[in-house]
Amino acid sequence: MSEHPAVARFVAYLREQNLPVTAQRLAIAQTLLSSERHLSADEVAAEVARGGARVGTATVYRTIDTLLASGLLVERDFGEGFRRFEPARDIPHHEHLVCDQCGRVEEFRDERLERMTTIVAESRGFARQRHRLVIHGICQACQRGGPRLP
Amino acid sequence: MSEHPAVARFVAYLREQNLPVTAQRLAIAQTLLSSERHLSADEVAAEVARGGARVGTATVYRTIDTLLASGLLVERDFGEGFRRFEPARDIPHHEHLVCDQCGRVEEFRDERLERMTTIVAESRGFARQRHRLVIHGICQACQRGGPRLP
DNA sequence: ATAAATGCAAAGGGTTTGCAAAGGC
DNA sequence: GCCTTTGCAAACCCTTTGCATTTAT
Repeated sequence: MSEHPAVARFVAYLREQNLPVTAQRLAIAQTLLSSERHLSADEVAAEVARGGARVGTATVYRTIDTLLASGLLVERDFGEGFRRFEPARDIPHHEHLVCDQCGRVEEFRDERLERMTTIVAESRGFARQRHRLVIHGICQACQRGGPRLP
Repeated sequence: MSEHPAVARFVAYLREQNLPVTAQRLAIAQTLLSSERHLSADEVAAEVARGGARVGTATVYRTIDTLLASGLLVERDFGEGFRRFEPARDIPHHEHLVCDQCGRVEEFRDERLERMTTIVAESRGFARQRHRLVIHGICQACQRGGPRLP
C-alpha cells in the first residue's frame, strides 16, 4: 500500500501546528484518507491492526479529531448510532445514496439541490448554513443477485 | 390539557393487540402525540413529570417502541447523539429545517424534492425507497436576539 | 388469578477523559 | 530533557435488559 497524497498534506498540517508526526497518526491517516469506503472508528482500528501496527481506541478518536480540524477528513452520520468518516475531496458538497441491503454508499452532486435548500430556508426566515441529503434504496447489484457484504 | 385524538387511536391499538392500557402509557402517548415539538425520551419523562405523574426511563422507551410499532409515532435523528420523536401526521413526507443555535425544528414539504430524488436514484441504478433531507441554519429569532432554549 | 407492565439498577454500545508511561522534537 | 502523545481503564451519555413488585384484565 503506497502512501496517499493526502497523508503528505496531513504531515504538512501537523508540522504547521507543531504537532508530532507519530507512527500511529500516520497509520490512522493513511487508512482513513486512502479509503474508498466510509469507515467507522472501530473499522479504522481494525484496519490499522491488519497492517501490523496497533493503536488504542482513544488514539483513533483523537487523531480523527485532528484530521477533522485539518479539514482533510469529513464526518458522516448515517443514523447507525455511530459516526463514519471519509476523506474530504475537492467536491464542495455531495449527497449520499445508501443501499439498505448491502450498505454500499454512493456519492453524487447536484447544483439544484444547493439552490433549492437555500431558497426554502430563506423563505422560512432561516439563514442557511448547510444541508444533508441521504437517499435510501436498493442498489443495482442487490436488485439482481443477492447482496454482498461491504 | 384535553386528550389528543391520536391518543384514542393508541388506546384502540392497545386493545387490538391485547395490551393493557396503563396510566403511564396514556401519559406518555398524550405528551408525545400532542406535542408540536420533536421530543427526546428525556424530555418526554420531564414533560410527564410536570403533569404530576412520574414514569421511569425504561417505561418511556418501551412505550415509545409500542407507539412506533403502532405507526402513530415517527422517530427522527438530527445527529445529536440521541433520537427525537414526532407524531405521525397525514403528511406523506416532509423535510426538516434545524436551527443549530436553539435546536428549533421546522417542517416543510416540497414536491420537487420527491421527484428529484427519484430521478437521481434511478440514474444511478438505485431503486429509490425513501430519502431524508435536513437543512441546518440559524432561525429568525436567533438571528435577532439571543437564542432561547427549547 | 394470571399474565403483563412498571421501576429500579445494572449492563450495553459508542465516545470522551484522566493519568502514568512512552516517544517525538 | 521538555512537552506531547499514547494506551489503558474509568467515566459518560443514551438506550436496553433483568428481576422483583405492582397492576390491568
